[in-house]
Amino acid sequence: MASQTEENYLKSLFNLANEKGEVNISELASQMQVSMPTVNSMVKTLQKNGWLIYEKYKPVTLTPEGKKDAALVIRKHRLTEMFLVNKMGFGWEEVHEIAEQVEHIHAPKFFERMDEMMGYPTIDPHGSPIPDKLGRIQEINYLSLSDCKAGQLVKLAGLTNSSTEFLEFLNGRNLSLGIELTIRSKEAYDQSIVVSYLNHNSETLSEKVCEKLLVKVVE
Amino acid sequence: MASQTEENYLKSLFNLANEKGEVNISELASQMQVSMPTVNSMVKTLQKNGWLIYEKYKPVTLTPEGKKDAALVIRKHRLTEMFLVNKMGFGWEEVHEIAEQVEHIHAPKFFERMDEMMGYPTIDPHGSPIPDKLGRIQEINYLSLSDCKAGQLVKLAGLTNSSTEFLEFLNGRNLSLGIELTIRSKEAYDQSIVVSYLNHNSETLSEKVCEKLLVKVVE
DNA sequence: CTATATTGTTAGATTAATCTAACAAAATTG
DNA sequence: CAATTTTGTTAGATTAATCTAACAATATAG
Repeated sequence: MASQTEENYLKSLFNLANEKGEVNISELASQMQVSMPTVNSMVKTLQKNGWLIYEKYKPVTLTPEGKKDAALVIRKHRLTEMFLVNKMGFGWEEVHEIAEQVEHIHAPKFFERMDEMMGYPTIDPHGSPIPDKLGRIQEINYLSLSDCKAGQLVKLAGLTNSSTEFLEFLNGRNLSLGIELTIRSKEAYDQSIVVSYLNHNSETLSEKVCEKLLVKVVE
Repeated sequence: MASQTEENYLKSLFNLANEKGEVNISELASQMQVSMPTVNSMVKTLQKNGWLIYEKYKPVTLTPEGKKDAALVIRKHRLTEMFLVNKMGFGWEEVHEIAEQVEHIHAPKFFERMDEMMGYPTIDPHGSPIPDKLGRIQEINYLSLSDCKAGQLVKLAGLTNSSTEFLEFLNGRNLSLGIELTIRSKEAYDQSIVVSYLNHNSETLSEKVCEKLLVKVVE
């Protein structure tokens, strides 16, 4: 069974993997906020336990077992976030830190009961998919708001970043998942977009913000 | 802030303390399932951090700070157990292992929200008092069933042992907190007691069991 | 009150997870 | 393509939590 530390490395590896499934030692070190030698030695441990493939001076790759175990940690994290929001009344900006701790609990019944109480949700409060019990993760292909054009009607469906600061920024503008946005215009100069929704008639969103908003085109 | 290991030592110290508040190294070692040298070195660490008083070859004593922090860990444990039973539908025999992990989560809001959702309970599912936010613990003086006499009507209010096996034994006889027991007779030879309650007309409980059942005299 | 048993301590080793310093390989860039 | 920068590795140290072996103090029991 993975230690908390190992679970955290698995999660990062899963999230950092590129199309080929590869992760560089330096990326992993910066994500985990540890030095490269630390990653180097941990990577050897993870390999010994069958979670990844490592060759000197090459990027590492999770094994199928590694991917599965990583997805199961992510499952516990996202189920927890959803439980905190839906059953305990927390705001979506408050749940990450708590879930970061709860995800390491080893008690299948605990997470199964959460799942059951919520009616088996498939996405978390930030629109990210919740892996199933076998660690399979449903691929969702949302569009970034920054790739949309004036005139489109879109529905806010997910985020590429869920930092507290960004979530508080969204809260401040009454932006939450499910909201429909009408794209009024797009500024060619700085790629900012003017949208209207609810009682907000013309809210300007910077490119930096638009990139992080995932949407589904409604019409 | 206490590590998980330190939190576990504090809990054990709190629970093992005698009337004078003293705990022997050997008791602590057996409770924690570690060797005496391990306890010896941990005790020095705990002292350095202000949680206890230690002098060579003497039993150790928690400081007020140590008692408070221990009680706050116990608070998280018991709130969790109550939440699992009352809000998540777990049986009282299933919650200890889960709470043993959840108690180490550092997220005051999480436990405050549980507390609030349950309406600020003062006892856990096994009848043990839940320390308050300041670590103050309400003293309850129940009687052991083994000290009761034939003819008494008592209400089951707590347990001195909450092992899964004992709880399953009680479940098997429909014994749960709040139930009123009429003491039919007490066998002088082996101290076993015959009780009646619900649709159980004459259930015999051994001394070993009676000792672990805490009751309040009804009449 | 001495002998024995129990309890507690010290010394030194081990493992997991981390670090810095020094070095080596690979990638980039003029 | 050689020089430089970036990335990765090795060696060796550190800290927390644990262990065993050896020894010392205290308690117990004839």
